[in-house]
Amino acid sequence: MIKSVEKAFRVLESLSLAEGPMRLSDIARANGMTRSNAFHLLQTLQELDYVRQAEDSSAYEVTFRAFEIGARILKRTGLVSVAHPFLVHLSEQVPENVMLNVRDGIWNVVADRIESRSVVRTLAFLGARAPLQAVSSGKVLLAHAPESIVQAVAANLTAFTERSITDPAVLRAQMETVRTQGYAIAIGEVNADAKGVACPLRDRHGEVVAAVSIAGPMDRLTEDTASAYVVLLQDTIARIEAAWANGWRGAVEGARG
Amino acid sequence: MIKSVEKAFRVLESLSLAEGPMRLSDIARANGMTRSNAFHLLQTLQELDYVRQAEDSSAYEVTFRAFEIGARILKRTGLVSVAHPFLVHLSEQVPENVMLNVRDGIWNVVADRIESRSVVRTLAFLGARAPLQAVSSGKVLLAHAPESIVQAVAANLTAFTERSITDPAVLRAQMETVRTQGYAIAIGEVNADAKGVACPLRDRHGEVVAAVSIAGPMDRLTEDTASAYVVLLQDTIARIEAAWANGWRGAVEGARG
DNA sequence: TGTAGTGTTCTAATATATGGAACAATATAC
DNA sequence: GTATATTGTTCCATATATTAGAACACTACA
Repeated sequence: MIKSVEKAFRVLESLSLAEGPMRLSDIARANGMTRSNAFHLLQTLQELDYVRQAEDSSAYEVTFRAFEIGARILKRTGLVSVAHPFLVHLSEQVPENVMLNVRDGIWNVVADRIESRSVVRTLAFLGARAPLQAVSSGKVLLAHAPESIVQAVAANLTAFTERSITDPAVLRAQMETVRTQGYAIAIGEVNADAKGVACPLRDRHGEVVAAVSIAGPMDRLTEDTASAYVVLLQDTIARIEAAWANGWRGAVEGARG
Repeated sequence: MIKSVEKAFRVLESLSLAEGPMRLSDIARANGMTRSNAFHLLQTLQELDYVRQAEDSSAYEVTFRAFEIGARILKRTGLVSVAHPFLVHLSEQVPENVMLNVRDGIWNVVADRIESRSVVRTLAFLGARAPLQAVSSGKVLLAHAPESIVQAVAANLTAFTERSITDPAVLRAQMETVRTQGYAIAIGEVNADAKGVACPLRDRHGEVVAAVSIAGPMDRLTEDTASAYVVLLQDTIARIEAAWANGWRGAVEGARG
């Protein structure tokens, strides 16, 4: 572990988590380093263009460069661009938010998200992380993840609400159900009044690479609507898979107007 | 400039730019470092969870953690969440892509993007960077940027196409026009067949903090449609500004279902 | 006007990152 | 199938780059 690299990322994380620009001393204190040390790190990050000093004050803030790196990852697979228009179409048929999720280690990450016009309330922002076992899309992704991941998750079952899965046996059983029935549901397992349905999305080799989910507040997502959503999800996913398999890139990227 | 930090970010950038996972030796070669050096850097990045070894091979790839950092930046302002539903509404009225852009130093960055259902072709991906002077939204942002930024841009006018602005005087004149007429147009200045219109979005203090743009291929965006779009843009922006000023957060973020 | 805290520069000491050699494990060539 | 080249990884000694600390000018505030 290269110490200075670790520190640099700690500084970057502090800044990205802060409400606004941070002052040098605060950064130093927050990370238990001397001011001069923090200064050197910040100067480096600034030269690399990951951090800038806010135009008026001398406080530091992150630039969008970090965002750019991340955005490239999503762009690379092409999946997001292919899927996006289909998800938009789906979101027009349901009064809830639609999300494209991928797995990152033992986490569920929101790779794309379409807000329904009628929905004021968003339950997840782009890039949001959630434990795999506690959200519908995460369950789908976990059900098709390598055994090593399942073990890691099973060893770390924390209760966020009283409905959270805490028993590894229950987890395994649910995973089996998800695999056979082809969809997953999560009911208030990370946030008490949120509920979601999700289905797997496969690449041309049949590997599950993402999960599409519909999520909303508890009271609106009844049993009936949920099963109707599964049909919609599967239909949408079938189309995305077809488009993707055909090598169709939904977008010609790079140019601007 | 802390050397190891610089190297770590170089490695991260290489990985994020690569098509797929990269092997240790290639990373080392690409960045002119020894294998053992690259190994240590990668191990550090791996411990920090920014990089992982692809599940099958031993090749390295970036995780979504970098994306997460970036996504937090956007989330912080709240602007994106507030604006999003309005932009979706706008995109339903025009057969082109709608984008929310912010300025990052001398660059235009796409902070949010809504693809019109009817548009297969996307001209810009989330997080895309373009020179301020060459895209419509960039012109808007530059027209309201501090003098130091204008100078930096003016000193670096490169010709991407034959329509690109290369004369600082022309740039200054256009900036003045943009300020008085309240919108900007770019016609094939970075990509020959792309065109766009953009208007400024202000915060409650009247500061221009973003630009909303409509962009598409040259042939579809005529003079007439462009001026119609300006009206739509201004209408949409007025609503966003109102919603934002009222402290309305379009989304309650964090929870999942 | 005084006191406490801040951003930044400098220098010296040493903790630390680095290259190179060594090795087993793969990949590639023949 | 063997031989050869290349690869990922470990270890170590050394030089180098990182760090803490003192010093200073500046700001904020009482």
